Amino acid sequence: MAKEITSREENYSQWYNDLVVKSGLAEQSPVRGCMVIKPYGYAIWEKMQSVLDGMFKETGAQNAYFPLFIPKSFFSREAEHVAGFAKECAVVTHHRLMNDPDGNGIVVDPDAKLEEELIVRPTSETIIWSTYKNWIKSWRDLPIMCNQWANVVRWEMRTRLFLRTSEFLWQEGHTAHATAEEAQAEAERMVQVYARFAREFLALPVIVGRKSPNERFAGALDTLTIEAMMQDGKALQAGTSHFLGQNFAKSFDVQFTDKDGSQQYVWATSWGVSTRLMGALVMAHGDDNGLVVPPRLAPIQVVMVPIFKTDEEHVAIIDKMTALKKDLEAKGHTVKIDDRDTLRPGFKFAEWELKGVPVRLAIGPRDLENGTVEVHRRDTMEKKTVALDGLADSIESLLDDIQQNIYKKAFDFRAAHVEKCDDWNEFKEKIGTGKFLLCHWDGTAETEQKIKDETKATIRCIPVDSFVCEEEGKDIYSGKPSHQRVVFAISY
RNA sequence: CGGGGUGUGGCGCAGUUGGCUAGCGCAUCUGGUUUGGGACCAGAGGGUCCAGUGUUCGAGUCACUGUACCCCGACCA
Repeated sequence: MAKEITSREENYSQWYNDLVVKSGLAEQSPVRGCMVIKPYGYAIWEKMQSVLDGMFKETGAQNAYFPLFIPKSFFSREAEHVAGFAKECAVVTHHRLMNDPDGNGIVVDPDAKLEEELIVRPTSETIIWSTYKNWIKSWRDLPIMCNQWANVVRWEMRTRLFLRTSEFLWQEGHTAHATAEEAQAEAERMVQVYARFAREFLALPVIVGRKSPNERFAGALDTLTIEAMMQDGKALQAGTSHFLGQNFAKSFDVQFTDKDGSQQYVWATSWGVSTRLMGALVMAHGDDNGLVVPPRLAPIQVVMVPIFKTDEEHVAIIDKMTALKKDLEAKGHTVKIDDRDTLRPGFKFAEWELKGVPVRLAIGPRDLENGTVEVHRRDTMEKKTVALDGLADSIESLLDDIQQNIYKKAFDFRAAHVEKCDDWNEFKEKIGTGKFLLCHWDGTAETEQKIKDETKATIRCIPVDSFVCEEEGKDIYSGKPSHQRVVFAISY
């Protein structure tokens, strides 16, 4: 009973925290607000990285790396951008330590003060645009599309594992284009890449939409988002893609000579997803037995547990398992034989369930005799005994089925928790009960702010590809005319 | 930064109106029996009770100060 976790019903945040820690994804670091991502968690993140990387390359983006430190003067060039991040920056002011003259260990050497402070990047727009300036002279240099995998630091007041930590890992793409249309199209294309990743790999149904001006990225003209529903009915912003217009180009003076010889400012986008996706994975699919990892992201897709009494049985079972493992690996599956001899089978079952491995195979003396295998699927917890012959062929479709089923489960859950709402009192009652509410909005920041103040709910997005509802109506709060419904929810 | 709470072996906790050698569960280690759903028995190791000061014959327990962490707000991927 060592690893039992709090149930979802009992306390959702406690359940989440337990699950992240006890499944071996990550743990809190002694450093304030920081997190240690453990090997199992990092393996899933690496899988996400490799899939996303492939998708980015298809769009023509290339990986690059820009510095961690940003001179304060770069940072302050774009006014809105500074305002958005200034309150949560870590700043490097000195470059040397020394022995304390009073003998109390080590102190910062006051003589080593930097002439200009360096900001630890909270995002890289500023350093990248000051670099792009030198890369872009002519229309022939465009577009430029770079992505970087990096860590960023945002000094948040309150933190939660994966969802909001002081330091987190992410990817950020930054592109420069000759025309507004091209940049806008790039921003839209990338949000669709994220949506496809979420749906097909994370098995996470997401709403693609546009942020209201209040919720936009600091310095963007348009922010596109994918919004997912967690099992407590709260919304999680899982990825964003921004059309930055010419704001950064103008702030950093990035101009090119166009075909007609005129000087033009470039048009920009940026887009990113972070290790928050790990949190989404946990909160969207996990249950009281542990994680449920979609097969397409699982570092281990099939785990095998031998059950035996005698050495002869052990040898025979491991033989069979090794042969089966080879077959499965030939088909591209990742397989682990859990041959630890100090643990009993029941313990191993529970442990692999906690880690969310999609399929578990068990072979014992009984199976040895009958030529069978016990097959257990994590998503439904169903157990079946099947013939060993031909099993390798059926695992692929089983994994597919599990992937589909996890998506469907999340999809049905969301469907059951989204509704239209046209009455303000009803809104106030329902919004706190874990629902997405589709409501009319008059398009003003004032109304949005008032709704937020009264209910904590925000406009998650104005949907563009699911839950789109363009119709005439009246604003839920102000009663003013509206042309479409937007998604309101309490968010993480 | 405002409001609330908690600091006791690695983890989770108990410890009465101040009292005798600081305890329990889990984990760890040793030996044995086990192994088809989180094993059992026997034994062992592991603590400056967050820090400082004070009250007292006596402080894990009371007071003050500091500090760390957690929860609720404002901020956010």
